Amino acid sequence: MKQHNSRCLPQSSPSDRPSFVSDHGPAMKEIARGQSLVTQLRAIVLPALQADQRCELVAQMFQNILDCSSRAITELQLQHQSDARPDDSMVDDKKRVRKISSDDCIKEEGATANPHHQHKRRRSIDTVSLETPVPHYDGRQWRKYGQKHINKAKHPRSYYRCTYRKEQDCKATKTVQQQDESTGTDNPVMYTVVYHFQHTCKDNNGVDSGTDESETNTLSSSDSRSSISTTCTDPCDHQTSLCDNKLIEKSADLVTKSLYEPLNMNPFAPLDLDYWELDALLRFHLEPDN
DNA sequence: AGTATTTGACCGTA
DNA sequence: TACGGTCAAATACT
Repeated sequence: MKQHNSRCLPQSSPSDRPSFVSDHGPAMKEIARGQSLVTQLRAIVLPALQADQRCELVAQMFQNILDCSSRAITELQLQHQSDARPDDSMVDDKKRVRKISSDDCIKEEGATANPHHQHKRRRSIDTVSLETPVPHYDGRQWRKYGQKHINKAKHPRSYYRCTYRKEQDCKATKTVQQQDESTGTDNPVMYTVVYHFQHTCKDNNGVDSGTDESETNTLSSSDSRSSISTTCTDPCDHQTSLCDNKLIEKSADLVTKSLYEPLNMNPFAPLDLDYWELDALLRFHLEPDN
């Protein structure tokens, strides 16, 4: 693996943020923020619960919460549609909406039988978007299959698919893109993560992960694959920002200890949260405005 | 040697 | 024709 190659750093731009995040009023912003917080909380809670029988239930509840908020956002989005005003940050997004709303996208799921004919735009109803400082930890095993520079975006978009795509025909994919405005030294690095399709695979623990209403994010095993995308492939940028803040450094140390200690009791429960991700979490919550 | 990642090329859509 | 999404050979890592 080339985890420290800068070319695979997850990056993004505001132009590719899901439209609900940016411009559809305080209600949607609050819901989006709630999604982000739940995602971060999940990244902390699930590793600690891995050996616990309730882990599956907790993961499912997390996913249900995220699904609920996504649906709420979708409803609000429809209500605000008529009031939406185009601006620079929405150009790409609108383009995507136009593309994915076309009828041909419906053919995508069936098109997977022929790998050479699946370059179709995705259906918006199958996507869930959220903002998070920890884009790589969601309790799932992902394999990166592409990275592309997106028009008018500072950072490239990374494309991931479920590790078990071939074995179990799981169609779940996600894209990760760093937001442009998060590159400042005072702000935590934020990423837009867009999930496409539900997992239909069973993970290494044999837990069925795919249902219509929930996604069971049971943690991955400790083999080498678990770091496919649950770890940042280039932590350099994040660590740079960490070094100039001793307070955060100490806090990160405390949190790191608190997270690792229970795991040390269970050698089969690896923590897939990298140091930079803990840093990102800490920075996100220590910021006065967050 | 096996596996994951990178990256240019290709494809479908608008 | 521009763009986003995917493929697959080359490369890197363990």
